[in-house]
Amino acid sequence: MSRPKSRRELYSEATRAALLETATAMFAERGFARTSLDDIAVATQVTRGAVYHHFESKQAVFEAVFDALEQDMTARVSAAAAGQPDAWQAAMAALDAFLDLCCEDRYGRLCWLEGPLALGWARWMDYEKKYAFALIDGFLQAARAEGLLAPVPAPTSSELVFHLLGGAGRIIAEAQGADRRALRDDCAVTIRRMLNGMRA
Amino acid sequence: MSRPKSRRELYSEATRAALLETATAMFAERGFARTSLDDIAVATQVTRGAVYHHFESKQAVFEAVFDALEQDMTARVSAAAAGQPDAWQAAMAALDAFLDLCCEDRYGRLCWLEGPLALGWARWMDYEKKYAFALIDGFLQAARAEGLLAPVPAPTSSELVFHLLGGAGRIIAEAQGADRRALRDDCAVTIRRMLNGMRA
DNA sequence: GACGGTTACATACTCTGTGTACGTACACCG
DNA sequence: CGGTGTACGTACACAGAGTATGTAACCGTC
Repeated sequence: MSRPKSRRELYSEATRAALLETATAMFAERGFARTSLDDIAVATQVTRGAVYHHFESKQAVFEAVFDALEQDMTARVSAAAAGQPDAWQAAMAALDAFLDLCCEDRYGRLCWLEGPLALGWARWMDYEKKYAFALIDGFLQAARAEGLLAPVPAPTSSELVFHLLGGAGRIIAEAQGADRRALRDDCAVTIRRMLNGMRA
Repeated sequence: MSRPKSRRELYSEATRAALLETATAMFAERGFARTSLDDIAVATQVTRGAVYHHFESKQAVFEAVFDALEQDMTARVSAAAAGQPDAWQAAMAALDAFLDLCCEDRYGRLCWLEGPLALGWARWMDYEKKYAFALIDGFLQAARAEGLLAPVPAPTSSELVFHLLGGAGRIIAEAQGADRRALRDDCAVTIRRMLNGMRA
């Protein structure tokens, strides 16, 4: 384990965490483009120098925010899928957990709306290959292994499902407050039907 | 009809068209963010002043490019769907035409990859409501009217199909050259299956 | 407990690119 | 042929990202 941290290290970690917290809040509220590093710095009561000490660039700040949210998402969705009798039911449980998560401002807006805008599609997809796409591809491969899946082309079908779920995330994230639950349920119904079209 | 144009008007229209042409090419090749208005102006052998004379802003340039591509797409896809025996077969013909179009650099990259980055999701969606989404929603409503559709929630299911097709567009547009046709066909197969899940 | 080095920031500057205000030359119209 | 408007060109303002450098507090070492 890591040896006891010095006071300096603790302070440093605290400002870094504070920067990430305000960055998360402001990116979610006003979007990546409309939030300057100075905004983040001032709101955290430091200067832009501090930001550039802790992060390489504005994009790096977003990536740190983004990565944390995706890790949390992976953990929660995996937990929801655990202990289901077969791959298909696990996938459906995961789907419900995912759609719930999309109702939360930070995850829905940041990962599905702001993510591509901030990182560009290519880099955003690099991250997603580790997170959302990896989960989806895992479920589909498991379903295929259990003979539950119709013969659909392997990597492309996972990508399409990924984009379908991303679309759901965006629909939900763009709505406000109470509408979200209704949209979430509409998405759940429709997506289930569409995925059923892929069953054996 | 418009009266015969003066030489000045003709020149002006020509430079505007030239600006749109180089803008289309450069946005498709290097992306919206990495293309400056000066790049476009120089490549067209004018100055940024000319650009700002014809367009209100950089975003307005992109919108002009984008709108033209979407109009072309609407026309081509509608033509492909015309004269089919029922709504479902019309939709399938439209799907094939759409996926073909996504193989073309300008349409696929500009409308589905660069569009949201350049305009932001909200404004991009405003446009799409007039074009791709309108088409999709039209096909689904027709299918519903003909009793071909399972009871899926009306506006949301159209949006999900829209995002699904957008995902396909992105998958195809991000690939290079020869891969595209293979991916296009994989997408066609998978999407058909998923849409079949929505049939009555 | 003074001391040199390192860390965690602050300050000040550069650079790129958008947008804007204004200048100008040439085509049209009387 | 002189006035007017249009189609640009020129010059400048400004924001925000990134960089180079300064500095003060901390930390291990003797």
